[in-house]
Amino acid sequence: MSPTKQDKLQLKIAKKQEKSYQKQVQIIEGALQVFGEKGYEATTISEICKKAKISDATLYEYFNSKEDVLFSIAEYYTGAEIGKLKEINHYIHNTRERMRMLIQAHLEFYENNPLYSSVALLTLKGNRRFVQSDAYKVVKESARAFVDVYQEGVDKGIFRSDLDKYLVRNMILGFIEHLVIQWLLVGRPEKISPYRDTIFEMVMRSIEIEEN
Amino acid sequence: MSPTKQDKLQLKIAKKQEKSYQKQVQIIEGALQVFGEKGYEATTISEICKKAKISDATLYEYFNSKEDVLFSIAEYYTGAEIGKLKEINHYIHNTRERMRMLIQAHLEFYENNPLYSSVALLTLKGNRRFVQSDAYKVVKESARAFVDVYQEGVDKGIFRSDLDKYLVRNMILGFIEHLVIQWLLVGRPEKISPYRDTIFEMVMRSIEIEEN
Amino acid sequence: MSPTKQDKLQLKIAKKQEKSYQKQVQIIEGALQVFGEKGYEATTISEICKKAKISDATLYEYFNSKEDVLFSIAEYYTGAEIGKLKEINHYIHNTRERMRMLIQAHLEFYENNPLYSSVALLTLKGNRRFVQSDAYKVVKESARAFVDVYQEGVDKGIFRSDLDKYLVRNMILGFIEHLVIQWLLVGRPEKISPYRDTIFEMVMRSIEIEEN
Amino acid sequence: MSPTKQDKLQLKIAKKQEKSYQKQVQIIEGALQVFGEKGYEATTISEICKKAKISDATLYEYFNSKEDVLFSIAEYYTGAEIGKLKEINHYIHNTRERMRMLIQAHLEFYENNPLYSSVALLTLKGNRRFVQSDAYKVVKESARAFVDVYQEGVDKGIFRSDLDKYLVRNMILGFIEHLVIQWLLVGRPEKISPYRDTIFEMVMRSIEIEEN
DNA sequence: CATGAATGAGAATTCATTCAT
DNA sequence: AATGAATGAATTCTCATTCAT
Repeated sequence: MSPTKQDKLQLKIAKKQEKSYQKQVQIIEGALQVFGEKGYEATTISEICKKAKISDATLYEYFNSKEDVLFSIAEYYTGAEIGKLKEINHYIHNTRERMRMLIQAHLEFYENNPLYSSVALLTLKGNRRFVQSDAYKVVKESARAFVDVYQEGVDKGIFRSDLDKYLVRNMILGFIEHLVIQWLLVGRPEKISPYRDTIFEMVMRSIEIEEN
Repeated sequence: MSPTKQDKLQLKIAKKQEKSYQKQVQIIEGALQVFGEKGYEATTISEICKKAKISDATLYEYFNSKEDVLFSIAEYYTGAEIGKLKEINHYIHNTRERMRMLIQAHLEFYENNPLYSSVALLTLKGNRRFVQSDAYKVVKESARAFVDVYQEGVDKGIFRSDLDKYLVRNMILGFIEHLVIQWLLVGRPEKISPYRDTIFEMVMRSIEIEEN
Repeated sequence: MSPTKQDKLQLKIAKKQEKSYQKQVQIIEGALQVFGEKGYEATTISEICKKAKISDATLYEYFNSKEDVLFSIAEYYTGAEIGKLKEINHYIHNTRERMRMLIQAHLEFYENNPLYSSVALLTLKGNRRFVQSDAYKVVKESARAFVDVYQEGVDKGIFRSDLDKYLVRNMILGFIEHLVIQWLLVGRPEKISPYRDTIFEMVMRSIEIEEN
Repeated sequence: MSPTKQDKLQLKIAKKQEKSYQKQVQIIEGALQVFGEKGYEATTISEICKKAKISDATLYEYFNSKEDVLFSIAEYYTGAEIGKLKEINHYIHNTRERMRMLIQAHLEFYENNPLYSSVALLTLKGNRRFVQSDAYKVVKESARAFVDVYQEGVDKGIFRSDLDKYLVRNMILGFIEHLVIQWLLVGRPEKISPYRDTIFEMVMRSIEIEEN
């Protein structure tokens, strides 16, 4: 009995975890660069491997497919970002300030990592298979932050309780991401982080309880 | 020496304009269906042509490339939608109502045309070359509607004048489109048009002048 | 019983002769220009027809195929040249001078008709089907001139009788055509007609009876 | 922005030089056979690969394009022939004999390698891009042999010094090649090598200093 | 006579992926 | 652990040619 496809895949997944983490990162960083610059379809495995200074075949020791590499980029970077956010979050106790921080952090992260922004928002955001991947879970977790802060505000009685919390998250992420996409594709505005206060303020108006 | 490529392109552009509009539409509709269902990359010219009931070669009598077909979809549908919006707009005199209508129209258009939504938001929105195409101009024009209404509100003194009008447009479109993308990919919420009033209200809070 | 392919071809050949000679020439001249500039394979029927100011379909009223057009170019131009040569020949009685004239005429014809030279020597000379075509007969007839002059010289006792007359023709044509090809492709020498006397003289040395 | 095409080409050139010479030869020989029999345009990559017993894709690991294969045939065979000629040349000290040898060697090479003759004289001789290729340099070098012998004869005072040495080369090559082409296309004469002495003698008459 | 419209047939090339070493 | 070598599989696009009008 020869090993089935299923078997092979499982073998690979197991392998993947054993293999040197260092080289995985090397590949992810190479891939980020090329995907970010040329887009997913226009990128070849060879180019990624050239950047990562490994052979084409070696890439397949660490990833199962080109798409696996793509998805792993999101997993890797978002994972790292989540860690950072959690830490900062730990020191902020005011809900409004937490929201402000989240918006600021997102804007700055995108602005400081244009290649990643390009991959995440131009390629992954429209990928049907991504939402079914494991990597997506990490991204979803990251988006949870907004849901949580909103809920916190509601609980504290400073945010309106009549809004769907997922809708609120959609508004904020949609706002930010649309801005980033425009920045990436059209090149305008030149910088996006300066909009952090305006965006925060617009968001707050939408969700805060009006005081009279 | 040989101006071939230049020549050929010009020939094609000329051809495209002469050729029967009816068949162009037929192709666009076939393409919309397949692109919308399987995505751009996963779609072959042959599939489009099968849907459109023409031969592969015929497609190239009407379009210059697969991507030309893709972009033309946006041009065609957005163009049609703009016309409709303008007409409706004509009968609405209240600025707030105009904004409400725009949001509602967008949501309903996306909801009623999931295939188009898929092409526009999953494929085109992340396409670098699209923003440089002629088709993009039409899309940009359509987005202008939000800019215009906002400006109108500012002029009338009912909307805050301290916001960048393009940022306002970004918020609204980002909000809506993010919602649509989620709806397309995750399947939740099941319907998006019911959110029209909530969205409208959230948007208004952000941009209206507060009354005390 | 539907008409067989054979039938159709015969119909076309018949048609071809009826059809306006003027338009045939128009097409041949258009084709010469494009074939001559870009080469046979790189030329499309459309380009020829654009030059000839007719539609693609019309070309097929006058010629059976792209290759038919190509071969017809040779037939047309060589035919015309033969006529001219015969006329001039009529007034030259000295064999040596007749040979000189033939060499000169060939060189000048090629030099003055670079497009035709290109078609004849770069495209047709290497075409296996051409030698089996009717058009080739005309070209062969034109080459006969050299055979005839040589024979004349032999008969008059001024040329060596120990040479194969076809070999002599090969030498002269090979010499001239090789020079023309080099001129076409490499651009050197800049002009070829000035070589007429040297070539003539070299040829004569090879074939004339030595006087001692 | 994206140096793709440039990059890819450089990658390929590098690749080509590294890759096993043995397989390159295998492909060249397969290609020679098919090109020689059916002509360049009528030959498909698949046919070449079938002969060479490799997959279509593999061919592109060794050559950049169909045309690259074509040109490489000339480079390979002419290169080999040059080596042989140089060796023989080494043992011949008499200039006349050297010329005789060159003519004989050319005739025999063409006669013994009809497939190569076909490719070289029917396809390559009329190819505009070939003269700009690197492969052409090798062919040019091979033609130099005639220039050199002639020059040697001039220096020794046995050949006329009033002729352009390139014209002499043109005559000899034109003569031989025209003969070969006729042999290939028309099938006459049946053999060409027997003409070696006649050709040699005709050539010598043209270029030798007459003794009185 | 002329042609607009349609297409069959094809063919070169690309690239992710595999596997023996 | 790493990779050189090989390829299967796929797909866009081109173009000569036809034919109904």
